This record gives sequence, structure tokens and C-alpha cells, in this order.
Amino acid sequence: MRYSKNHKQETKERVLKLAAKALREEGPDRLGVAEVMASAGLTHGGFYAHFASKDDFLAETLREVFDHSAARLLKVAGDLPPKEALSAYIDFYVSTGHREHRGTGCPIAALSSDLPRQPEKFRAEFDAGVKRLIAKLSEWIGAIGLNEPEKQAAALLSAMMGAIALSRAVADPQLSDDLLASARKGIKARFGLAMQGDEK
Amino acid sequence: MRYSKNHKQETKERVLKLAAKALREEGPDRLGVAEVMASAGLTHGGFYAHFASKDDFLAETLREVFDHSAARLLKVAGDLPPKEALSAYIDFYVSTGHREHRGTGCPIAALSSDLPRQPEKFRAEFDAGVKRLIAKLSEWIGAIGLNEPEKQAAALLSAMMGAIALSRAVADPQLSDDLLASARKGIKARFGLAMQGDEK
DNA sequence: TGTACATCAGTGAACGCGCGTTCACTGATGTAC
DNA sequence: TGTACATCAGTGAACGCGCGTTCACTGATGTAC
Repeated sequence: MRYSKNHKQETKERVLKLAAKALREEGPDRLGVAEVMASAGLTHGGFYAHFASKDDFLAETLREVFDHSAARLLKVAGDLPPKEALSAYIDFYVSTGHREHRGTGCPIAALSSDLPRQPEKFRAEFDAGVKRLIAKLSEWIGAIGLNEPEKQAAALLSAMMGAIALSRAVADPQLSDDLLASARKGIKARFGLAMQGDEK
Repeated sequence: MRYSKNHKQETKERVLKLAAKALREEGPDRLGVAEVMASAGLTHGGFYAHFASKDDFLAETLREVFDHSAARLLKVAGDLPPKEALSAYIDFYVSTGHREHRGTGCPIAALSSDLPRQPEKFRAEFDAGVKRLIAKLSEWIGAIGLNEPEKQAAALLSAMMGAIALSRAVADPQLSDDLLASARKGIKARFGLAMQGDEK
């Protein structure tokens, strides 16, 4: 089966796109090579025509995930002035919608406790993604006049991802909802942001 | 080898104690039956004399972990008045010491992103542990006069566990340190608690 | 007090299974003539 | 324009390995006589 020039690359991108979702849903350990190839309509043998190893594949997938997340941030808050952007992103992040869609959400919230157990390549990609997000948050925080914006951005991110991670970890829906609402309120208050159209 | 009356129970407790550490370090999926038995000086075959299945074993181990965590909370802050207790516990939790010792730290921070992928039994044990901790935090928060103490306690816990989880997830030590310090500062400020002997 | 027996915590070989990885092969299509 | 050939993305059987689980067996010790 010989195909057009960029057929191979198209296949790889299709596999990566499917893997991006599966990685966040199942985590790096449970995500299987055969499974992700099958989801793309391929057999597992072809995997190594695209990736040198599962480790390499996971690192590439994580990069794809962070790229997509960064694009989404711009879509949600890219055109807004800093204060509104920060507020909109917090509302977008600390939400029941985000909680419910692990496969398309932030990889930091979905994979945090997997990271200490992953190989260096994966962790390096994770660090790069985290730093990119902190840089963006830091821009907004600096622009609204707060000091030590980088450090505050890191703390903000840890509070947001903690809220989503814990809201997914608990099985009790009432506790999960309350936790999310209360965390969002607390986080926004800390940055002097109003509650816009928020329940409670 | 017939032993004294409670020999079997002693063995089980020894296995659970070792598993408690391994569970937090390796996570429920990577933790192996044979491995934990070997760490107790036993062979894997004997495992099923103590546990009905790996799932049952994991749930029992998680309960053991939460019991130990609850005891530790009392040791750290049990005798203090509410405001000091809250402050001491936050300092204890959001610390580099806690970050560095996954195997003996809080299971919520160590396992959060594993939970959505775990069986119901494990998740039920996790919920029970989370609720117990929130109840304790809620007591302190209520006692210092803040309103909606349960919801605030849940948000507090999510901020604390997020700080530890992210500080472990990133590989860059500088970022990890800064993040922890900044998160601790923000969390304590939110609850009107002073920085006692804190760097910066 | 001494002997024979029953108990049962723990052993270790074996099982089926899914995993990541390898590799000889296939066969549709672009290219050369 | 038509035919022969080279290419190479993808196939599928096979590999070694570690996993959770089962089970016939062992042998030191408490108990019965």
C-alpha cells in the first residue's frame, strides 16, 4: 500500500490525536500501544514505523496535549484584557465541565500523580508545558499589578489543578460540586476577581 | 509451621504497613502482589491467605494509610487551639519535607489522579478518608469564626494537595520550591494566618 | 512426661493473560521505461 | 499509453516477560492421649 507523500505523517497525527485523549483518560501506564493503534483502525505492528518506543510515543503525545491546551487557552481568554482573561480562564478551568472531560482537559490535573513514576523524557515534556502555562498566567498577573507574578502564577496553577484533581478523585458528587464552587470562589477572591454569574 | 494465636494477624499487619508505603510511592497499578509479599520476606502464594483479591488488598491498604495519616494529624496539631492547629497543619502539609516523602505522606496528594481509574471499593475508602480529613479541617475553620466551614475546608484541602502534587510532578527543583512557598503563603493569607518563621 | 496426630501459615510451580517489541512478509501505488 | 518494477506503510504471528491467581503440598507447633 503505497500512499501519497504525506500519508504517513497524516496517520501519525491521527494516532497522536487519539492518544492525546486516551493518555488523559487512562494515564501513561494503562494506555496500551495495541489499543491506541486499534482505535486508529490499525494493527499494533505498525506502531514502530512511527515511534521508536512507547516512552518516546508518550512524550510526543504529551507534547501534543500541551499544544492543544495552549491553543484552547488562547481561544478562551486570548483576546481579553488581563483581568478579564484571568477571570475567564479560572472560570473555564475550575468548572464542572472541565472535571467531567478528563480526555480533553488539562493534562496537569489529569496526570499529576503519575509524573513522579514516569521516565525523564515524559517529565521533561511535562515541565515544558507547565512552564509555558505559568508564563501565560504570569503575564496576566503582572499586568494587573500584583508582585512576584511568576510565583503567584505557580501557586494559582496548583490551586486550580488541585481543585479539579480532587473533584475528580472523590466519588461523592455533592462533595465534588461543593468543593469546586468553593475553590473557585476562594481562588478568584485571592486575585481580586468578581464572581460573574456564579451560582452562590 | 504453626504459630502463636495472633501470628497470622501480625503478618497481615506487617504486610499492610509495607504496602502502605509502596502504594503511595508506586500507585495502585504498579504496586505488585509478589513485590509487597517479598518485601515482608514472604512468597507471593501466601497473599491469598490474607486477602481475597488485589482489589480488596488495595482498599485495605488505603484504609491503613488514612488511619495513619489521621493519627499523624493529631500528633502535629491535636493539642493546639484551632487557629494554631490550622496554621501548624498547613505548614506541615505544604512543605518540602512532605513533598520529598511520598511513601509516608498524604495519600490524597500521592494518588489523586489514579482515583478515577480505580475500582469502586478503593474509591469508597478514598472518599471516607477525604471526608474524615475535611471534617477535622472544618472543625478548626468553624472554630475561628469563618462561615461555610465544610466547603472552605474542602477548598483548603484541594489547594494544599494541589501544591504538593504539582511540586512533585515538576522536575525542576527551583520551580518546585518556589511553587510550594508561594502556595503556602497564599493559603495561609486566605485564612488570616501569620507567616511564622517562614523563609521569605 | 512422652508420643502421635491434626492444624494451617506459608511455599513454589503452574495457569492464562496482556503487555511492549520484533520481523518476515504483503500488496497498492508512484515511477521508469 | 501501457507494462514492469521498486517502494514502504501497514500486517499479523511470535517473542519474552511480569502480572494476578490457583492449588497441591510442607513442616513446625499446639493439642490429645
